[in-house]
Amino acid sequence: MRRHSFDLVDYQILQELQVDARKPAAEIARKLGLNERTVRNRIDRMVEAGAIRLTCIVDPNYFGYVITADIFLEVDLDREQAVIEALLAMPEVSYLAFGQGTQDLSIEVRFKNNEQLREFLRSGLPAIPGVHVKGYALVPRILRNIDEWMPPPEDFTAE
Amino acid sequence: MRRHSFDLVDYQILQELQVDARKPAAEIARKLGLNERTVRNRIDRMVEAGAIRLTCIVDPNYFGYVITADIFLEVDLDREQAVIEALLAMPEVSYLAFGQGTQDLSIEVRFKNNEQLREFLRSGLPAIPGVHVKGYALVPRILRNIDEWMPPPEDFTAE
DNA sequence: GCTGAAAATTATGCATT
DNA sequence: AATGCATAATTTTCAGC
Repeated sequence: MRRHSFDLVDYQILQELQVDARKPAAEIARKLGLNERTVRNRIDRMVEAGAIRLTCIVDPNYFGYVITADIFLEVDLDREQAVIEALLAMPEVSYLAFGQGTQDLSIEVRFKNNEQLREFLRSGLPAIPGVHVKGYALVPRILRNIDEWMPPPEDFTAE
Repeated sequence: MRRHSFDLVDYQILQELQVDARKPAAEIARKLGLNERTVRNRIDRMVEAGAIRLTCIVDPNYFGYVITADIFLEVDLDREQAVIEALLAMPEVSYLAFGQGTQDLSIEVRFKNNEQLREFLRSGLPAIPGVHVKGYALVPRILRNIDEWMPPPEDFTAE
């Protein structure tokens, strides 16, 4: 998958972009002592390589989605694709991953109150053919998510 | 928490920013038939309100972190704060949340190979005083994460 | 892959509605 | 809140190294 290799200058640029994806390349260049064009070239290269994505993260809490839960599902194998599509179409689902077993799926869901979660567990999920709820757990608070993740600096060294 | 209320125009702007956080306001304005100034004002308002964050998502796979696992921990209560700080300082930890029990923490970790994961489970985690590994599960593939989440359009309606 | 300079585009500050 | 305008800053294009 990896084609380019990035160095510590790229790493510093990344850190700036993580704080503010719209920070002007000229400003980053000044701060890091680089040429403006160099900064823009490196940003473009990282984006085009697929190493990073400059995007907009919406805060669920701000919009009232204060309840988070992890739900563990078992899915009939012949319905797997349809189930995944159904789950991805649901705005409540903020995370979806395959689980360890061949029939397992894990999801994380967001709701405005416990009643909506209860309804989802009792009616929303069972309404999808082939889905079986194995269990769930409330998530009182999330302290880090993928949007705050970054590889260690050791991964940014020219070959 | 919610102070402002956003409308469907904001929602459309969000969708543009989710594709490319650096998309010029002028371009978004042209596409949506809005004034440039209006687009910038609305972006600024959403960011300042804390409803959205414009950031840089790093792809773990690109950097060789092809192994993902969920690990369930139990933490001695008097060590909780120190444990959280230790975990947040680890670049392997891409997700950290409180679990349902008063002593439970869930983490998601990324590694370049199974050996590193094994080493982390055997040595890395036990080296943190007060941490007990309750179990773990490999995550074969993640299909959606918080960076792709967005509230439904119903949440964008003027009061 | 880095940098320079002019042209085009975009962002900012201020004022008006 | 939205917008027009003048000014400032940034990005882009095209080029050479």
